[in-house]
Parts: sequence; C-alpha cells; structure tokens
Amino acid sequence: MRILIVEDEPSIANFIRDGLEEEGFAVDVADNGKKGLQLALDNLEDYDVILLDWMLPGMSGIDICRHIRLENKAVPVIFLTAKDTVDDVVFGLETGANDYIRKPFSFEELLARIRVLMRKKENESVVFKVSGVEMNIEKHTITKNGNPVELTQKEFSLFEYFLRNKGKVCRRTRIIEKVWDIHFDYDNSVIDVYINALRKKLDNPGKPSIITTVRGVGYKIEDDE
Amino acid sequence: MRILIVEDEPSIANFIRDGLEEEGFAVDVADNGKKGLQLALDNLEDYDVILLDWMLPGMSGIDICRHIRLENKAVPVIFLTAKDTVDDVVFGLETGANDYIRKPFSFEELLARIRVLMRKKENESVVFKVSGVEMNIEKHTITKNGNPVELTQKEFSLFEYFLRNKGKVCRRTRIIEKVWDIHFDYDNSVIDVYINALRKKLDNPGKPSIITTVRGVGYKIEDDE
DNA sequence: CTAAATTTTAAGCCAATTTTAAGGAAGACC
DNA sequence: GGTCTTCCTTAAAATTGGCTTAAAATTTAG
Repeated sequence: MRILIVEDEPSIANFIRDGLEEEGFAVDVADNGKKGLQLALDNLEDYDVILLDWMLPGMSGIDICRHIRLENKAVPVIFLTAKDTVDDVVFGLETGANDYIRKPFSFEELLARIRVLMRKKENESVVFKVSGVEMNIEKHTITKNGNPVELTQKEFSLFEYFLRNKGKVCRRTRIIEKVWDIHFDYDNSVIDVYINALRKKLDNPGKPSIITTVRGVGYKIEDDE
Repeated sequence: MRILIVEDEPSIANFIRDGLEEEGFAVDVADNGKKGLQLALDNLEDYDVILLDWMLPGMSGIDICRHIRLENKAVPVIFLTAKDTVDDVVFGLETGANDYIRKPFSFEELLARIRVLMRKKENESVVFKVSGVEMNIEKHTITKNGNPVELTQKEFSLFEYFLRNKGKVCRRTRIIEKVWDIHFDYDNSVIDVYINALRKKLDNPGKPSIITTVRGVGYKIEDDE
C-alpha cells in the first residue's frame, strides 16, 4: 500500500508521513507541485492514494489532480485544504478529487478517509483469514490459531501483500516494488529472508507452509475458501 | 514470447530481465547499441517487443529504431528514456517507436505497456482452454479437469506458446527461437524432453495426447472450440 | 547516547530445474 | 526386409534459484 503526499509545509508533510508509515504504508513525499506531478505520473500504477495540498508553490493541487485525471487514472485523490468555502470544495471535487479534508485535521480523521477510499477502491475486507492465521489490517494484528503473533513492519506489509493477492502468484519483482518500494535494484534476495521469517512465525510445524514457492516466479498463498 | 532489451546500465537491464522472466518471457539483453541492432536484425521475427534505452554508447536507441523500421518490421518498440522534454518524445515516436516510458519507472507500468502492445499484435487472452486443461497466465496456474497441475517455468512457457498458436503447427526451430533465449545453440532435442514432460502431466491416460506430433515439422494443439 | 530491535547483505548449502546424452521405437522410403 | 531419419524415453550432469544462517548496517526506543 503506497501513498503519495504533495505538501510544501515540512511539518505537516512529516507529521502525515510518520503517521502513515506507522500504519504500514509506503510513503513518498513531494514538497512542491512539479515534483509531485512527476512522481504521480511516473508511478501512477503504484499509488493507492494521493494526498494533495490545495495551495502549492509552482503548481496547485488542482492542476496536479487534473493532470492525473487526464491520464485517466482512477487512483483516489484527497485534498488537504486550509480554505473552506463551499465553492472551492465543489471545484476540487469537480476536478476529479474523491474527498477533501480541512486543515487543521486530526490524523485519525485523515486515516479514516484514506481507509474509506481504499475500501471503495478494492472493496476488500479489513480482515483476512487463511488456514488458521487471521490478519486484521485496521487493528494491525495477527493471530495464529487464536493466539497473537508479533510481526515486524516489513513482515506485516509482506504478508498483507500476499493476502491481498490470495490465490495469485506474487512475482518477486512486483513484491520488491510494492512492499519495499525499490525500483531498478535487481537483488531481491531480501525476500528470501522475510519469507523465512514469516514461515517460522506463521506455519504449523509438520504441515505444509502457508506460503508456497513458485520456483523462478515468486510465491503464493492458496485461496482456500 | 521473446523480448529484447538494449540497455547499457547493468542494474536496470538485469532488473527488467528478471522481472520479465518471472512473467514467462524469454529475454535477450544487449549492453550497447551495436550489439542491440545486431540482435534485433538477426532475430527480428522472433521478438514480440523491443525495449530501447534512449542514450546508448556507440549507437543511440533512435538510430536502432530507425534501422529496424528501415527493414520495415512491425515489431513494437518501447523507448526507455531519462529525458522528458516533449520534443524528444515526439521525435522518438516519429522515428517509429510505439511507446516510451520515462525513467525511473515501476516494473508494473512497463509490463502494462508491453501487454498493451502485445494485445494489439495478437490474441492476448489471459485464459486458455483445451480439452480439459485450462491455463491462466496472470495467476500462473494450470488445471486439468479442475485439479491444479504444477508446471516448471520452461514447461509453462512452452505450453503457453502452444496455446497461443492453437490450431497451428509449431515448428521445432520456431519453438526454440520463441521459448528459449538466444544463447541456445541449435540442438533441438530439449524440446523432446519437455514435450514428454508436458504429456505426462497434462494428458488423460488412454486418450490421444493433447499435443500431436507433426513428423518432420513440429507439434500442434488442436483448436477444439 | 546507548542499547535493542529491525532490516539488509552475504555466503554456503541443497534441491529442483534445465540440459545433455544415448539407446530404442516408429515412420518413411527404397 | 533393410536402412535412414525423426521422435520418444530415461537417466545422469550441469546449472540455477531458493533456503538458511550469521553478521553488518540501520532504525527505533529508552
């Protein structure tokens, strides 16, 4: 799950970034409109949500949003705005934004809106279950046969990625891009280590692993409903 | 499905190669313009897509593209470029490229564009079906009468090639050229071994094989719709 | 600032896959 | 039938890619 923040005020940007990273998102920050648009267009497929400041040096959030929609992409966009006139808001939504939030806002509120959009986007549950293991995204918890299991951030993100793609093969290159946010680095052996960690923590000894290896391609979690 | 990458930066080239191989493509890499052109012209019929770096030592991507088009070949060409001025892009497309992608890009985006071009070119369905056997390219799964069957990478690629050419005879030389990469010397007999493996895994005992031998030519899967 | 936890890098090992090789079976042609 | 070619089958050799572990680097917490 990857989010782009376009916001020139460092304190706000950092505040949001830290908060989102704690929630397990991969976060990119652009501190002006041009960089923001660049990042957005270059990685449009990868962002699950984009947060746009309304007022930005160089190029406004509205402009960015228009450009994104010109590329006809459905990525959810949320405006962060100090303005609060109804006109502006309507205008923002007309340019193709999905939601807006008025500054100052609580992080909790922002997160709630992000979750709403993400849920709409992929109408997925927040709870995943597979052979005795249960993951609750919102609570950020994992249980195995009812007992809590501690996962580190990376382990959690990786497992989340697998579950969101239950039944499909997850290719190594895609995993590196989506979970690690690394492009162009062809050494993806980190994955091995994390697969090992996940298996140690989640598998039932004696039984076949929850995560099956597809040699030369990647890994897969079976859809067992 | 075979792809040529002409890119001098090894990290980028390897990254793309690995990613594409995970997707089941046969991949050739040239690390300079001259080699790239050589490979392209020598095997023009075999490549389904060619990826060209814009800036290359010796001979630029544009030059290569021009040469390819002089040979009047319709193979789709995608430019990988660090430049981003509109002029350059227009120029690139005018030389006969079909698309371009700005570095840095995500692998997913590149793959999406490759798929678009291939779809234009041929029947790019994601699911194939023939006498009880079903192949899903995206999920990377095969089922026989509903039950999952495990194929190795090469088996998968070979079977995919047959299905994409359902009803047509697949000549041995052609198979080698499409499914195996350029480093292969022309001993065809690997195919026998893989045909054997596929038949063992996919045929229904007692019934005629899914893959029929066309003696002196190659093999064929009947189009039974 | 230090200590602990997490993440990444590195390396040797092992197993699955891929390729080579070789003998036998089946068509094709005389 | 004999001979030649092409394909099938099997087994062994070579290679590749994933597994595991430990240590190094980085980040986070106290």
